[in-house]
Amino acid sequence: MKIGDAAQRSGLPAKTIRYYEEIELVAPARGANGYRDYSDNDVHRLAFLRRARGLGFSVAECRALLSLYDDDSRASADVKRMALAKVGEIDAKLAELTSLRDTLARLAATCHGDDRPDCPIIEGLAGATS
Amino acid sequence: MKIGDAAQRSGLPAKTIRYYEEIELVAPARGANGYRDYSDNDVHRLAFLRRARGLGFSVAECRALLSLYDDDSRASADVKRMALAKVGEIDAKLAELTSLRDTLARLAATCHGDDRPDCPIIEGLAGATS
DNA sequence: GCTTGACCTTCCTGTTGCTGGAAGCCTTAT
DNA sequence: ATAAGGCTTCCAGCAACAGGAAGGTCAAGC
Repeated sequence: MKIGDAAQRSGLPAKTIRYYEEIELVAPARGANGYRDYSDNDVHRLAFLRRARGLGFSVAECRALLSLYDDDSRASADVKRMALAKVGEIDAKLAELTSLRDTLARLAATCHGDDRPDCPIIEGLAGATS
Repeated sequence: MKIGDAAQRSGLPAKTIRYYEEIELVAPARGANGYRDYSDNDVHRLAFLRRARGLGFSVAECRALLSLYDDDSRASADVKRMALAKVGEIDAKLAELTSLRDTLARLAATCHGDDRPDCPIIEGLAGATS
């Protein structure tokens, strides 16, 4: 099937699919006219990539996951380790974002928000220790 | 003062400071030898940038904040609006990350994580609707 | 059989926010 | 005098694509 159909079925934009080929995550066949020709298995890989990327795995991590995916003798422990590490990363990011949100919200709350020029947010950004 | 000192005082790497000059966020003086010469005010701006960037403001937003910062007649309402919009963005990101984290954790929890090749995580990524 | 329009191809550029390195001055300390 | 370190510029590249130009191809309709 052609790239447009593969895009529709996998949920990825065609541009992204071509990019994934360029960085060698998928290797579709080529028709006589030069058009890319995707098998069901290719589409499967693409959908896999879309989900994994959507879950926050980097392209490098997706590459590793794909090699596990391709490897019938992989140990599920390997995959679990990667998933749990990712959960840890996400937790760290969540904590960071939360504290950041609170700092900003606190600054905004102390701002009277009118026409006067003095503003605690600006002052907080300019010199606050936090 | 020279860039090294400015870096130390502002908490930004020298490379980043030069980059900020390139994109015209700061405009230090130059000494006779061609060295950049930072005033206290420059360092202040740099520290402001470091904090704002650390709070998740984009460089474009920082530029806007700096122009407010420079403008003595600004309304604090403008700043408050930006800050609150940013809080909203962060909340959205938090929600997204949280759901992502839960999906991954759920996948990991159902994985026995031993030497056997079958792995619910891989299967979940390969075909799950979620 | 010819046109139209939708697709496909490649290639190049731009995005965001830096970071690293190379080559070469300048300064400071010994 | 010399060595180490800091400063300068410029060039390259990272992630992960997105946008667009220029051109080839294909199926349908008239």
